Amino acid sequence: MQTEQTLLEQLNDNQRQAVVYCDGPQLVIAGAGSGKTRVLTYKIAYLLVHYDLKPWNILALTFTNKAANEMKGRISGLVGDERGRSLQMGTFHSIFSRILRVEAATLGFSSDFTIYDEADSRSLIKSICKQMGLDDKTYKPSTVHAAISMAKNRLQMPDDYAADGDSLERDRRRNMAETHKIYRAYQSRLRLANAMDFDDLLVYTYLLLNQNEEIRRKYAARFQYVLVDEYQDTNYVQQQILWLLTRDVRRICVVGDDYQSIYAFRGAKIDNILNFQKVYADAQLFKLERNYRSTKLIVAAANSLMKHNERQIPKEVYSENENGEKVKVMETISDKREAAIVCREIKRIRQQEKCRWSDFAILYRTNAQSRLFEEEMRKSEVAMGDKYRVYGGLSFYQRKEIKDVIAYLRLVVNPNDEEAFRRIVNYPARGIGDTTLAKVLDCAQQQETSLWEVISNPVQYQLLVNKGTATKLLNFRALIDGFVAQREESDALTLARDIIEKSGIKADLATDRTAEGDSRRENLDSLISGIADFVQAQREDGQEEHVLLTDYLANVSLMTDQDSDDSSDDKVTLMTIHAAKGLEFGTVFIVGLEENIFPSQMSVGSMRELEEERRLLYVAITRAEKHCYLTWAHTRWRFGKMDGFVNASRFLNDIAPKYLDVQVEGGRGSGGHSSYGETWGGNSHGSYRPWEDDYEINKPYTGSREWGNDYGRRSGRMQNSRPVAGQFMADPKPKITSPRQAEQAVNPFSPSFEKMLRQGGRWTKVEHAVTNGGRTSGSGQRTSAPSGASSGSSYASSGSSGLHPGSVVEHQRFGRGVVVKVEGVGENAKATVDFDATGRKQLLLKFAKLRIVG
DNA sequence: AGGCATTAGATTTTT
DNA sequence: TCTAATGCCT
Repeated sequence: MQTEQTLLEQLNDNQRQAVVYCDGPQLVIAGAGSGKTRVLTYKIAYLLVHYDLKPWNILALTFTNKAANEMKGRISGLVGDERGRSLQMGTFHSIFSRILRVEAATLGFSSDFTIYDEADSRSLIKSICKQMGLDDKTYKPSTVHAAISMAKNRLQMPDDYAADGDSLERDRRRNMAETHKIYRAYQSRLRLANAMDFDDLLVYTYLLLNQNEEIRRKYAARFQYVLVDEYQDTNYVQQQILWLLTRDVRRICVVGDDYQSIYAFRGAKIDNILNFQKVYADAQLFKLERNYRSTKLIVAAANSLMKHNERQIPKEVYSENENGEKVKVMETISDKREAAIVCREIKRIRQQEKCRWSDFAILYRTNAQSRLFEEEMRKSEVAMGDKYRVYGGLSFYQRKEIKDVIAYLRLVVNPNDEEAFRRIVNYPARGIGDTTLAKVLDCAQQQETSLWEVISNPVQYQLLVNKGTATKLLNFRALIDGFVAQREESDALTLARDIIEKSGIKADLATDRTAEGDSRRENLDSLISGIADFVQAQREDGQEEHVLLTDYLANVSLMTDQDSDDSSDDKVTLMTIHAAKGLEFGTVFIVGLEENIFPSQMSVGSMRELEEERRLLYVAITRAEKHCYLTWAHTRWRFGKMDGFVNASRFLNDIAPKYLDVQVEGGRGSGGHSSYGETWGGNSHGSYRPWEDDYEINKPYTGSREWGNDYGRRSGRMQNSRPVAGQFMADPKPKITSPRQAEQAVNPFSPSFEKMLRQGGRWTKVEHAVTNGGRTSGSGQRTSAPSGASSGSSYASSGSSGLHPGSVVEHQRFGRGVVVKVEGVGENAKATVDFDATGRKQLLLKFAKLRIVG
């Protein structure tokens, strides 16, 4: 517990001004590392202490549960547990879902409504398309859902959408003219299922407040002060809801940084923060520009990058820390070397500065890029063994075995939940197949009711199935009904255990004797312990009434495993830049700074998206406290092919050179004169020249070329080392470990490799690789390893397969055919064959079992 | 209905 | 290269 005086003493002038101003709407632009969270938490504490506001009168909204929990903890530290706990603090979605459960009846839902996740939404859309006879290749569920989601983000309901010329036109152009009909059907199916998707949580909150003045006034009065974190990431609905809640007394404080707006692709509108002062006319602007995190040079480099963005609130972030070192740019010959060098640097710096593994982060644009770094680190020679942790990937809650159990829980709480029903009606197998399901589905559609209603009253709804099937459906219904009967009596843990037992899930999993089965059972155990933790936590919290399944589900559906945090263990962090927002590390490696990767190929077409990519790099650089590295590689394996003509990212040109220290592998670069300029400085197609108006469309040429050489990228499946625990979950168990196959070495010195580089016109010669203790760094086997391309000709040799153009072959399925072309060697060997029966096909010899006939 | 063979496809993803 | 999804076979 702290007094007002001591609270304010812990802030700098700007921070303090932002904290004490409480007379009206307020916009706080908080640069990276400027103490944004500090201002928010202290402001809330100040409201409680100075204005004596009741904690339940303060609404504080964040984007992640993690941020909310952290902030709650810190406020509790300032003003005591008691008050901290009663704060209305959480994510938009969780706070609003709580309101919606209370007010559900007004909207025509029951308070036990299910929250559909992304997968549920897509699956529902798929089912709708099927029913409407639409091809799901044209109407890809994910694309359709994105369109619907975007519509909801701008508060366009199905009717509005169908009346909106722009939307219809766009859909027509994309050959998806029926999208508005899918949207309509989707929305009604959700309602029939008593379900809302993520977007609905916001949309319905808006509708609730907008259409019921009394309810609006109730909540506006309750939330006397509203604070919003990461305001740059809010979308239109969120902004509108905030307006409804605050337009009367206008006590709202939004905090954010337009420089860090990186979620436009999810509907976030940077305009919300850019225009805040127009919406709230008397809003006061506060800027926190002092960065406490990074060295001067890092901050300067990041600032210089952002000079190239047009849409922004001007600001000058500065640092009073030491100068530090320049941002290092490392140019390597291959993606593999990039990984090796990053690992080498980590080891070197760690030694030198006696810091921890957890002081390092490797940040990349796409998850796929993590693989090489994982591989490199597990190499015995690098000896970083398990000193790293990969974030991202498939979350715990998306694993099949977990989704199955959750589906049972959902169906018991809300039997109308269509997606849950479909998922488990035949799991474990009980002989209710696709045909039966289709009948039930049709029946439900016809009579506009839920699947559950249909199987509960098959006669009334004229469900036409034979007797055996009817019995199976009846049994299923009885099973679920049995659980439903317990739902108010037993706590979540008891009921969940019972369900796993009686549904046959347990028995089903028990039959699987494979390693995968072990992992499934362990995951299931984790889920159960999670439920146990939840029930216990509720009891300790004095919430004895709220230990039921419905309470657990209300919690768990908005939880992701990002929320768990075992940052306590000492490991190097590997994650996407998006995932790194809000974090900081002593040393940051930003890897893969190449055209088509960063900026991503998809974003170079438009100025707005390109600016977002640039902000993404800004976010990445500003994660670093002391050392920041930008790396790129001349050659990279992508999608199983070697990309041989890689251009450096245009963003490297956007950072003022005086803040950069460029190093080119081969040792030519560090002395100030490197191939840097020649390689990508002036001439490269990828350079970004803002003074040329066509720079956005002038995409760099990236040659790609098929390599017959087998450079032996043949890694085994990686051990799954991702985190998994959620908040109410026991320790994650390690997942299946499959033995790593021996890695076949790459030979960067093979004649053909050199030839390739020469042909690329970028390098005149491959110099010696950077050495490390007298040895070629990277892999010791490397230089002596067998090369797939030891001869001068780099490809088109048919290798050992003995196939030649003209060979007559026989395929198990396609029958007899004549080989037209053979390319590649080993793993990549591919043949084009004209089959008598089915025509020309390309076959990967690795897979196709061809018998040579003649 | 389940298992394997084949192919198509492949950003980022707070909730 | 890896994954997910489809389709065909038993």
